[in-house]
Amino acid sequence: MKKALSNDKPIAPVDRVFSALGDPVRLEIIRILMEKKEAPCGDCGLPVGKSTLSHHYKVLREIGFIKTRGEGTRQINCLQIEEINRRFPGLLEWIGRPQGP
Amino acid sequence: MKKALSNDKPIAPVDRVFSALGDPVRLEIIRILMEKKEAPCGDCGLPVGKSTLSHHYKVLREIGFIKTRGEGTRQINCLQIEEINRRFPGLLEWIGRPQGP
DNA sequence: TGAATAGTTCGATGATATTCGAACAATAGG
DNA sequence: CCTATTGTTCGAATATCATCGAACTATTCA
Repeated sequence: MKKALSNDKPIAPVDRVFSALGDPVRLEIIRILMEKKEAPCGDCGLPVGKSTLSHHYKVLREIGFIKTRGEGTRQINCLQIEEINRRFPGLLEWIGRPQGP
Repeated sequence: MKKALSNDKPIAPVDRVFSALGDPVRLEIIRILMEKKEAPCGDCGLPVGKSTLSHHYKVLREIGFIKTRGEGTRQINCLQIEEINRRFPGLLEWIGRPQGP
């Protein structure tokens, strides 16, 4: 692959971040990455096609929330916890399930 | 007026909150309310029709971010700073302009 | 070389949201 | 009572976004 992949993006401005987080699938991906630390795209068991999934990962990459490194035929995704916590302290904890009653 | 207005809603779960905040007009409304403390719907000078504006205020009301009280022919909107800060401490500061370079 | 695996990209489709104008409701003031 | 003001509601048009399948790229392994 090695196709630029728009990796290494910095955390985007709030407006774009909220816009990106306003999708249940992307929030699920984030939750999964919070648990697994790292995971290839296909490892989330969400009921969506792989092209859809790829799209969501791209969006998360573009706001700087995840970085991706190729490993064999897989793309290992990694939540940028440090950067997110620096810019938006607390945010990940709000997202993390479960959200109390 | 006095038409129920779905006021007094508690702060919604994160998923719905992010979804609601993923719109530039609504973020602007929030910023304006952060400055003015209180304001009638028409007082935001945004380049959108009043029916559109009414819709956005409704969305913000439904996630419990603003409360509205009728005063004469006007609806005075008030950001629920306390509740928001309790549930999402820091959030309002991220939204408040300007976001540093 | 060839087949299998993992993602990406593209184009099209469908669903959801934003937007607007018009009609309506409620209050204030003459 | 009549009119102006302010916002809500409704319906329709539009734009945006998520989703899918198919074609493609890249890598691994036989």
